[in-house]
Amino acid sequence: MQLASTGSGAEGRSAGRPVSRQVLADHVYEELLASLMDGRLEPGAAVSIDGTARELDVSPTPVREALARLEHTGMVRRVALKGYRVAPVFTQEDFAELMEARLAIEPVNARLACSRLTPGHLRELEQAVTDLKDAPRGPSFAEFRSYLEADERFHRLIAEQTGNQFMVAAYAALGGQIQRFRLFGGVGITDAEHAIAEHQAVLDAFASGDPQQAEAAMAEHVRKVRGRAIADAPAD
Amino acid sequence: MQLASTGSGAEGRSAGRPVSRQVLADHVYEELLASLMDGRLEPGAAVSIDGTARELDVSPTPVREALARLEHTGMVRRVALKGYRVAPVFTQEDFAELMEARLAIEPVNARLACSRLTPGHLRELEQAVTDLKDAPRGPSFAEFRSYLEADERFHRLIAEQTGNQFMVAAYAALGGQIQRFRLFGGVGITDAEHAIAEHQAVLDAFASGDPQQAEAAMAEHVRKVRGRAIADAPAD
DNA sequence: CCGGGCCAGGTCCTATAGGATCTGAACATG
DNA sequence: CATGTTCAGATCCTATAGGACCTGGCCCGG
Repeated sequence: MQLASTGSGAEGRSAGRPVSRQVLADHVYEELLASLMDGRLEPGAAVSIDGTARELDVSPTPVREALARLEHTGMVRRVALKGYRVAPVFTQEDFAELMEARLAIEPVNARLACSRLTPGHLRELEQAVTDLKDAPRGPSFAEFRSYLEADERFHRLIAEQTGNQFMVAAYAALGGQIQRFRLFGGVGITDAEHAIAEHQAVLDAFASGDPQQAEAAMAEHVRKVRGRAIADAPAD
Repeated sequence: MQLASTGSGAEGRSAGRPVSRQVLADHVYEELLASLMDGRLEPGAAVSIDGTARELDVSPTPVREALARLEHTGMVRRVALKGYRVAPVFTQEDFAELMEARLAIEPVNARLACSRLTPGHLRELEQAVTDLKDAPRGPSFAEFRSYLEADERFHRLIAEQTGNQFMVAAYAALGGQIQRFRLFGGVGITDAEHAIAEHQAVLDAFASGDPQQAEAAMAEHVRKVRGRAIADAPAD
C-alpha cells in the first residue's frame, strides 16, 4: 500500500536526501499528541489501537509504538489487556500537586535561563508575550487556543533556554499535564489580564538580566495562578 | 508457535489463572531495564530489536514496544531507521547539569516528604540507610551493587513519600540517569563514608520532623556529592 | 417478567512475512 | 595506494493473520 509515503522530507538542507526520514510511528505520535492537546479527545475516552489505526490508515503496529511513548507523558494511561484511555480530569488535589511541582521547577528554570540569556532567546520570549497579548480570548475553544499555545510556549522556551537537558525533561514531564489542566480545569482564560501582567514581569526581569529577580517573578506568577484557580473553585 | 501456551515461562504457576496476566512487553521491559541497571549493556552498545527478540525468544513486536517506553527514560536513544543504542557515557557537563537538576528537585522532595511523614515511612528510610551501611563495598561491580541499590532506594522513597505524583514523575525523569551515572561515572563508591554520613544526617532531620532541616540536609548532600565528584575529576 | 447461556463483534496481543534501508566488506579502477 | 562501486547480510519498519479475552445483544427456560 502506501509504504514509504515519503512526502515528509521537505526540510532537507540541500536537495537529494532528507537527513532524517519520517517514520510512521512518529507521525502517529504527533497526530495523537495534537488531538490530546487540542482537546479533541476527552478525558476518560478510550483510545483504541485498532480504531486509531483505521482512522489514520496505518497498521496497528506503529500506533502501538506511539501509544507506548505517549504513556510516559501521563496524557494517556494503559491497563494491560484492556487498552489505553485518555487520562481522567484533574481533581483539586491533582491541581495542588501540579502547582507544588511547578513551584519547585519553574523558578529554577527562570533563574538558570536568565543567567545565560542571549539576545535571540530574549526575542523569542518577547514574541511569546506579544502573541499572548494579541491572542483572541473568546468563549469557544477555537478562539483561545492560540492564547494557550503562546502561554505554553513561553514556559517551554524558558525550560529549553536553561540549556540543561534534565530540567527540560523534568519540565516536559509536567508540560503535558499543565496543558491538560488548562484545557479541562475550567480556569486559564478568566485570568488573562493578570496572567499577562505576570508574564510581562518575568520578561522584564529577563531583560534586566537579574537571575534572582527572574526566579522571584516566576515564583510569584505560579503562586498567583494557583491562588486564582483556588479562588475560582472549579466545582469539580 | 509458543503462543499463550505453556512452555515459555517454565515458572510453575500455582493454579487457576493469575488475576492480571503478564504481558510480554512488560517482561521484555523489565529484562532490558535490569540489563541496563546492572551494566550488562555497555554505553553506546547497539540494542537490536531482532537480536533482543531472538535472545528472549519472543517476536520483535513486544521488544519494539518495550524499547519505545525505555527511550523516554533516557537510558536508550533511538535514531529513526538505525535502531536503538544504550545512552553514551556521561560527560562532566552532563554531570553538572544532572546535579543542578537534582539540587532543584530533591531538597523540595525532602521537605514535602518530611512534612507528611509517617512512622512506616521513617522505618523504610531507616532500613535503606542501614542497608547502605551494611552493604559490601568491594572493587567489582557485583560487590557494590547492593550499595547502589540502597542509595537509589533511599532517594526514591523520599520522592514517593511526598505523595505528589508530579514530583515522583520529575524524580523518575532523573532517576535512571542518576543510576547510569553511578555505574559509569567513575565515582560513587570512593566516597561511601561521606555519603553515608550525609544520608544519616537527612534521616536525622526526618526523625526530628523539621521539614526545613530535611530540605537543608538534602541540599547539602547533593552539593557535597557534586563537590566530591568534581574533585575526583574523572578523566573523561 | 426475569436471569442465564450463546453468539457475534470488537479489541488486545503476539507471531510472521516481506519491502526498504543501512552497514561493512570485497572488488574494481585511477 | 587511495577511492568509488557493488553486493550480501543484518536490521528496521509496516502490514497482516490469527488466538485469547471482553462486551453487549439475543434467545430461551423458569
